[in-house]
Amino acid sequence: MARPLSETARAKMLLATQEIVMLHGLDGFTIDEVSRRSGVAKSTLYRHFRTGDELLLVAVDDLIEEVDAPDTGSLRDDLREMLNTFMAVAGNPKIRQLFVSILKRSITDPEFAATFRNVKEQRHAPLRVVLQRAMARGEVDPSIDVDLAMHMVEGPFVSKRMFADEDVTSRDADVLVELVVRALAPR
Amino acid sequence: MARPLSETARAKMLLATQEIVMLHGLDGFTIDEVSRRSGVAKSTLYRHFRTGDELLLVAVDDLIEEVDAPDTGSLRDDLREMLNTFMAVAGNPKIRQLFVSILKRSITDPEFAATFRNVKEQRHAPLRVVLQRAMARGEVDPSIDVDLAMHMVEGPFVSKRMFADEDVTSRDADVLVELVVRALAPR
Amino acid sequence: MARPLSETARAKMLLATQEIVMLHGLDGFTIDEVSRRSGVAKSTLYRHFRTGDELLLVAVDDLIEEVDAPDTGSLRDDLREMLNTFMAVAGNPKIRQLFVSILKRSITDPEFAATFRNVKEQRHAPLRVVLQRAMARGEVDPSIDVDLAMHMVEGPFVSKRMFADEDVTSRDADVLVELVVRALAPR
Amino acid sequence: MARPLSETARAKMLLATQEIVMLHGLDGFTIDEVSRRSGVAKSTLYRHFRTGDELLLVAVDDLIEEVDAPDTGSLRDDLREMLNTFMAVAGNPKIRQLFVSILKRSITDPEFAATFRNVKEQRHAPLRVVLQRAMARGEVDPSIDVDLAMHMVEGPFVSKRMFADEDVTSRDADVLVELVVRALAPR
DNA sequence: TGTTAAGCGAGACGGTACGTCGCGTCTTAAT
DNA sequence: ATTAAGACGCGACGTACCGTCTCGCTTAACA
Repeated sequence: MARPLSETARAKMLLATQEIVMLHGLDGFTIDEVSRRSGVAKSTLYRHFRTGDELLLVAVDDLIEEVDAPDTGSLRDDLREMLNTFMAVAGNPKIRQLFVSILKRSITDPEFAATFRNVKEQRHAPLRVVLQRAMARGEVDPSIDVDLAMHMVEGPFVSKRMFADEDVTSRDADVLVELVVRALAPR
Repeated sequence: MARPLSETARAKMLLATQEIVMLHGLDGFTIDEVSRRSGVAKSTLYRHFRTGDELLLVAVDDLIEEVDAPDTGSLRDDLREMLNTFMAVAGNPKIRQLFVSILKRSITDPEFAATFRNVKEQRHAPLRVVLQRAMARGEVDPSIDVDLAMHMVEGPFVSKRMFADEDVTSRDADVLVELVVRALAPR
Repeated sequence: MARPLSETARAKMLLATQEIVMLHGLDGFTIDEVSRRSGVAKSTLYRHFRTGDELLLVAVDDLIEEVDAPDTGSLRDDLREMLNTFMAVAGNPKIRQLFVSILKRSITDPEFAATFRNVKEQRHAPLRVVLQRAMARGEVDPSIDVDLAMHMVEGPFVSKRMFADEDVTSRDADVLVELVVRALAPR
Repeated sequence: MARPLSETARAKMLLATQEIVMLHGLDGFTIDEVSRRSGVAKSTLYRHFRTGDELLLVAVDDLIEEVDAPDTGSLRDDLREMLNTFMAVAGNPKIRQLFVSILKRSITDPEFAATFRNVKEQRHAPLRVVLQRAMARGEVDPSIDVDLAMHMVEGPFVSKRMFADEDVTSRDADVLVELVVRALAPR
């Protein structure tokens, strides 16, 4: 007898959120600002999303494009390609800020964390595929847990780029890939 | 020539901040609350610290005790010891939340980032010492940049514990240390 | 289309303002205090009034009762009656303070001045009526501008009572009325 | 063994106060601002003046030049000359604001009021002289109290210019002077 | 094909924190 | 002992967002 939630309103909110985050960073993201910019009433926003963060997460997930797993036949080259893509994205301070903000929220709010976990898993899928192919080719010690291997690969980049907030040059990337390949190689 | 910033006021603010963070978490941390609880005027707070985050950073840094670089004579054992300590601290969700908050702020605010950088360097010092000793003993390839080596060591732990928000078991730690030792070994 | 400003909130603010001014004088009047005492949020207060002074002006205007123009048939007696009323009110130092505060604000802020002008005109209406009746009766020179006549009547009282801050005895009042009546009489 | 209050400091404060009031109006007048601009410490300021208002009053009194009583031989012309001078000064909104601010303070603070009263009396002296001369010449009814006569003269101007905040044209001034001369004339 | 409950935009509401300002007092080192 | 400098506790300022609520209007699902 009633009326369903409006897809139009939802789309306007998501768009506004993405614009705000891109233009003014996460600190410009505000329930009131989304309402102002989208022309959607605050009450409507709360009918669609339990919190502002939920809206944010959905909007951001919507924004990130899928990446395919490379398949050059060499672990070293596959990793180089993936990490180049990663560094290009992570080089943008706004994206780093966004990521860290989301990370922060996901520590406080378990429900938010669960949604975020799914997003992260999607992002990790290509790397997992690359590692499994390398294992099959005998380039990676098969006794190593794939998840741990993943953190071995990503970790140094994340640590340098996100935590230390230092640039990662392509020289650095080459060295790190070389070290990781050694680490994962069968004895 | 003028009156110096009061050490008493500073101590009261730091104490109040530490109490608040310990008792009510980061979300209970508020300039007004610190002022109320410490009996220090807000204006004084802003005379000592440019922002609340700066106060927070100092208070938290104050809280964490110094760690000595272990010296067992073996890189593997030194790393195990250090990472056990690290995991014990990083296992506390409140500390993780705190860390990520600080990280977030340091992306936005360059001046804050500089302060944070100093803190991080202090934390990194022992690991750097361990790696340099290992290099001297011939356990680490001397052509590897110490900073990169540091990220190789820390990265996987940080990635799994902080980013993926997964526990790192001592089994995991052993495996990761083993892989890192292999990666850094001279050819 | 939106929700209208709440009359309840407005009434509570006006009441609180009047109480404060009556109990503690103008210096006790503070936005924060009105908010506290009335239970109305500060933000709401600023939705209703541009400044605290505007609230004050409205509250005070609300407080002062209307005065009817007397009609004794004699200008002298009409003026005596009006000025007695005026002196009774102006004898109260709190009211004088209030008046001067409002006067001060209206010099700085043109919009406030406009509001104040309306209030003043209401207050002046009875005097204008009295003068016009006297003119019709031939007691006042018809070539005199009514506004100037008004200032002739009010001026000496205002000057002595408000500016010089001296009491105006009923002897003084009688003399002044007598002089004014002479001044305004047709030649 | 002690040291007298520095005249230099006093002069610097008075100068700074006058500059502030002239450039930015009374609302720009602040203890802190005087201290900043003059380079005189706040504590010094409080050693010289009990309150900021006291400094203000002294500085402003210092600013106003003395006016001589005119002596044309005709009350009408004497008043015209005096009121022209008065209107020239009172036409400046900053001076009006200043005056009203001082008036306001003098209602709250009795000690301030006393100092202000002296200043006002100095200002009134020439008008009193003019009236007494006119009385001696037989132009003013000798039974009228000089103080009341003074308020008869000043009142209408003050009422129109300061209270109603309306311009007083020279036409208005002529009419008002004419009416006042009639009012004061012997019967 | 009305009827009607829910969605909608708009934005007011009570809160709470923010960062700044001015006050009058107090502490320091220098004169 | 006075001075310049400026920190101190205090408390008001005006603004921003929060999540809830109250409006009057519109619209889709049901009767």
